[in-house]
Amino acid sequence: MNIGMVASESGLPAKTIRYYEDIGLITPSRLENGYRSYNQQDAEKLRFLQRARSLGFSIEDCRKLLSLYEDKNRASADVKAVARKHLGKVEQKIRELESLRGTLNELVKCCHGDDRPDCPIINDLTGKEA
Amino acid sequence: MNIGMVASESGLPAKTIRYYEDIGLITPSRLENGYRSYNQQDAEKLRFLQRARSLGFSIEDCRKLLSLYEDKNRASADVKAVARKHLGKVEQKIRELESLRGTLNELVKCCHGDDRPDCPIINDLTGKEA
DNA sequence: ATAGGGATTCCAGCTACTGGAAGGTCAAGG
DNA sequence: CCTTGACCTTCCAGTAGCTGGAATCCCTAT
Repeated sequence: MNIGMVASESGLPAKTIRYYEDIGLITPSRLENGYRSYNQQDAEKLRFLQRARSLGFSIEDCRKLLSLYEDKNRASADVKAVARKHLGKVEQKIRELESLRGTLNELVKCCHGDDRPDCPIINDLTGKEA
Repeated sequence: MNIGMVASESGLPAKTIRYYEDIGLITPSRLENGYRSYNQQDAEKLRFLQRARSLGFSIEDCRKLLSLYEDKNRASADVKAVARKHLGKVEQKIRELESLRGTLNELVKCCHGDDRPDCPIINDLTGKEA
């Protein structure tokens, strides 16, 4: 299977697949003409990666998950730990963004948004309270 | 005022301040010895930048906001537009992360997390439903 | 022979910094 | 006068995870 094929099957751009090879996530064999050749396992790994990435796992998490995926003696606890840690980060990020949203909402609400220069948003950024 | 001074006043690392100069956000004057010299206006701008960045505005947004800040004939509508657009992005991001959180929560809940290899998280990533 | 669609490599760029190296400047102390 | 230490300078490289583009090669069909 050529890279174009496995790209459309996995939903990952060919560029990204080559990049994943660069950083050692997958190592397809090569044909005599130098083309990458992907077997069924490679294709599975790529789908795995695209799914994991779409869940927001970092590349390093993906590396870890991939090695657990391949380890038939893995402990599910190890997988869970990676997922839980990631979940924690996502929750943290949500909290940060919610706080931002609150502040921004306030600011947007306060600004009359007309053609006059007076603006509570600018005032806030300048450090002038209210 | 030297860079170290204005750094501690603004809460921005000196490195970041130099970077802001590189990309044309602020242009302090120079002393004879080559040191950057910040006046009161520069210091205000830097505080402005640190506040805007802490609200998650992009550098390009900051550039725009800074020019509005300096434009005493600005229309507050323009400021509001920048803020509202940013708010929209924040809200979008929150929605994405909340969706992620939902999925991850499910997965983490389903995994018993013991020393056995069977793992619904791995199964999900592999594309095997349930 | 040629045209196209795919494949290859390599280099650069994106965001917003951050770290580090090599060196210049300044004030204080011995 | 010299040294020490804190501060400043520039420049280069690296972070995450790709993405775009250029130059070139390969394969198939006409």
